[in-house]
Amino acid sequence: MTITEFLENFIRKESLFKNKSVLQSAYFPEEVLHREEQISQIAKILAPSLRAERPSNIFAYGKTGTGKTLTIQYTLKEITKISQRENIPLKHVYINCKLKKVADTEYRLIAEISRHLGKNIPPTGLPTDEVYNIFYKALNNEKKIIILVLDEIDQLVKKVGDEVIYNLTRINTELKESQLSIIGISNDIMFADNLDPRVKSSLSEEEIVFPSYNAIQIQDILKKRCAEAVKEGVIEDGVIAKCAAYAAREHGDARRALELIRVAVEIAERKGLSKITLQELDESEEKIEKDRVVDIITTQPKQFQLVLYSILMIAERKKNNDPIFTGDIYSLYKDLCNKTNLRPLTQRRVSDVISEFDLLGIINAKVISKGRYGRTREVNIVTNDAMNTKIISLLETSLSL
DNA sequence: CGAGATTCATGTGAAGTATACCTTTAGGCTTAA
DNA sequence: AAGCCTAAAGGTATACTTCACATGAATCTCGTA
Repeated sequence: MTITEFLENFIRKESLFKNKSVLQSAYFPEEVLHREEQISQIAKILAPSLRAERPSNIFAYGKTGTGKTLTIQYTLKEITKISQRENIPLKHVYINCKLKKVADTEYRLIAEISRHLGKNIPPTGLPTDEVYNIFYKALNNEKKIIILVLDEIDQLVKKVGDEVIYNLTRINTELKESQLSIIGISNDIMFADNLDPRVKSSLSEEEIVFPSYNAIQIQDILKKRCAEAVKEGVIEDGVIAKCAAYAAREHGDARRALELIRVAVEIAERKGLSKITLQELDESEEKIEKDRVVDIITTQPKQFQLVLYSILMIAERKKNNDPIFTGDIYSLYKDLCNKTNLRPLTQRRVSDVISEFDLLGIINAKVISKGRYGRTREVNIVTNDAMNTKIISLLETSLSL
């Protein structure tokens, strides 16, 4: 079959999707299932904002894929509808703190919020105080109640400490025209315990817990979305149930379950099938994990890639699941640097690089003491053998080894 | 045999450096009166 | 003389390095039973 034939076939063949975007993570549904409780709690807490009173700060937590972000955005959207209709001075700003180079330091976070308020702030060069000043002014100019949503706030605090949050919660005392209220979203349930008590008490004036979905709830969500997104009969009986059961058993992660289905359908489409089966579901799972890792890896700087490559090579060499230690990684990394004419980073820095990979979830690294034989990080790779081979060759091309 | 002391390999914090980028300011040049 | 542009000066955040000290359990040491 020639390429032309293939492409012609492809358009002629009907897509299995009715509307693929419904299954994509950016999709914003009309209705949020199984979060009635949380929605009403949030609405109650935020309602005073419609009377131009500052609502309490909210701290929302729950595992990934439990609908935190969605629920909060949904509620805010409803409130905004009303505030616009009634001409109530209310505004909300949503920031994801995890995004590298966007909101992962104090400076960048404040700068990013200010940008949402219409200020132009350079990526570097200004004193942080100055950025705070611009931020105060921007807030005051709004003359509004401002609800600031900080998603993945735990990531931010892990990196730069809780002082930023403290400053933000205290800012109201200096504001005359506007009032700021904060909604913090965290995946890490233990997160709040490590906060400065002052920060903790002011951030979590109200707490909202998002429990994991159970299998039945995930199934509901899947059915609803699939009905909109995919054509009738594409999804074989039992596939949704299986997928839901699987997701519920793992983490109760609805986002993942949705993605699993979407990718499974894409795979089926590519194979020229008319419906998906458990087989595609399995393949889908593998593909998602691979895409995630590939995405992370390719966006890392060369030095980081080389560190990861070293880790994988050592893992490969050992074959069994022996743990890998920092020293081995560093010496291999240094050799490779010499071969590639890259200036090696210091061990101190590589140590941080390794823990960044840990944070990204590509590897598992924990600090252990080997008694007499010193202390080190014990690194384990999370991905399976087949994928490692792929990653290795990907890295080899990228690093031209 | 068991309580302390020792030891190793690296973690980790603090301070310093290079780089990239920002604002301000002082000349220098152009322009219009 | 006023206006505009440019380049230097002075300042900052960030990624990384350098330096120095902290860690913590396996192992060693040595007094005691």
